[in-house]
Amino acid sequence: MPPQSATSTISLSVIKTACSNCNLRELCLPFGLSLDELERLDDLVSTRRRLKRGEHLYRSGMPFDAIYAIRSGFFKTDVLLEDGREQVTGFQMAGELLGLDGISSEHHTCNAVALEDSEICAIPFSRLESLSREIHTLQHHFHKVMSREIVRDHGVMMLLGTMRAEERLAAFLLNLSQRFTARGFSHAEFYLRMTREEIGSYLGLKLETVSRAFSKFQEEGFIAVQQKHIRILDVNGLKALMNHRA
Amino acid sequence: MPPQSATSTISLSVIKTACSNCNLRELCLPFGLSLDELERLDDLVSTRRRLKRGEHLYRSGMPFDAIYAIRSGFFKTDVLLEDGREQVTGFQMAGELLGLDGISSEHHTCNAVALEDSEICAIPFSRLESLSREIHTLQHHFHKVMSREIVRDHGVMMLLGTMRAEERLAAFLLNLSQRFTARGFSHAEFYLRMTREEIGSYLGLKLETVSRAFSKFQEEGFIAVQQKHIRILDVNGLKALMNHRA
DNA sequence: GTGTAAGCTTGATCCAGGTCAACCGAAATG
DNA sequence: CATTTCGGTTGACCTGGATCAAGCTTACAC
Repeated sequence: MPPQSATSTISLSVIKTACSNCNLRELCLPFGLSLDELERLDDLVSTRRRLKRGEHLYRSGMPFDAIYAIRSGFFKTDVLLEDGREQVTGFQMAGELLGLDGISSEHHTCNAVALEDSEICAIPFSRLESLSREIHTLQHHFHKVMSREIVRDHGVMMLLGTMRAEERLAAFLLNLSQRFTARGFSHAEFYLRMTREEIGSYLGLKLETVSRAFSKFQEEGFIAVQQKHIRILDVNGLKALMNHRA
Repeated sequence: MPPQSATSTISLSVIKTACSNCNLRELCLPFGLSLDELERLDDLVSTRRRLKRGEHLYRSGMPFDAIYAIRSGFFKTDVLLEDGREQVTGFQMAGELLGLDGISSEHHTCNAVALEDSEICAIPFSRLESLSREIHTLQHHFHKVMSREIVRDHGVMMLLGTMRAEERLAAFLLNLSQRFTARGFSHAEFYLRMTREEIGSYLGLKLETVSRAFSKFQEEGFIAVQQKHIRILDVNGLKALMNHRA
């Protein structure tokens, strides 16, 4: 449901350090830049960093000074209530950005955790702001990225506010599939990086409900599930689930 | 729960047309600007517009070219699913911005409807972008506003994903109260501009459940309700509702 | 390898909130 | 002023998903 990016294929060949050579650049920030502008962009990224599965990229409350572009890997962001309740606010994959929520208060307002070994680029926010004062295209693209995040969140609100359990899971699978496709991976077959509990938290359901819905979808022939391995057999079946009433 | 602004009091005296004289300016966009910068800001606003209760400011799908600052009045934004289901994504009051979601696709992605007679300023987005390339403070403030919207949405996701009916309504009332306070109105007494059904849609509940929760709060002495008129009698009572488990 | 823990599935039961329905009050309309 | 309509309240009942519980599978530690 909430689209996060929609660009074509990526060959995962050579990886150099420069932004101007980053094959994820279409997905992260700039495109349509001149050669000169592309070169100046390389100043933008200060650090690359690898994270092991389970490691935090940042934690709620930490001072904010950079946003992060995911080069490879998979993340979740979550918010914790004082009483221990957790809400997963999103799952992010290669080519997507993390940390936009921190701009408002200059502190991060959620936790970002790697769900598999990952690699990120840190983009110091003040540098991004000054560069985007000079490069119109960059500025505009950044605003679009922030706005897209707002639209995505509205999609999640719709999902949590009006959909029933199976619709939510169908929407979730279709969204993942669509994002994998945009990155040149199979749209029909993928490994989930998150647990049933994390999916449940994101969708406002308990893990048992998620598990039951997976089984139901399998019985109906929409998907084949084996633990974290998912194969989508009938996209239209899943889509149909979402459309006619509840 | 999701804070939308936190600034001090406002005297609702003289209203002139210029942005530089707008007494809502702290809440909308710029502050900390030089006199010179303030004057240039007046170029930003192209149109003022009055809307009657029930009128749409914009509709989903319409081309986006401006964001809107609310001078007075009260709005809701909502998204409609093909099958007729509605999700209210937010309520906005004087001093808040509307339309940020439209930047991403250059089309509005939700409807904005006045819930009472209202007045807005249209801020052409391209002009905002070019001015914020020149005025650092404006740029930074705008980014904070967008980011705050994302944080607010995460708060709503938390609410929809993890809270039970009464917690949701308590959070909603406390949030409204806090925002009225920030605008110099009474924090303890106000009129709701929206129906029970709209509150329910926002909170992921049915109108009957909202109504019952209001009655329950009244029985317990936390509030006094009479239709749309609300008096908060025990803020701590409401806060307590939210904290200990569900 | 073997043991253990973490994650997943499935069944049985329960309850918060949805659904359906009746009624009431306020405010808009003629 | 009478009438209709819209929004709100309250009750009775029902159900989707939560909760509790048991067993299974996979992956990791030793």
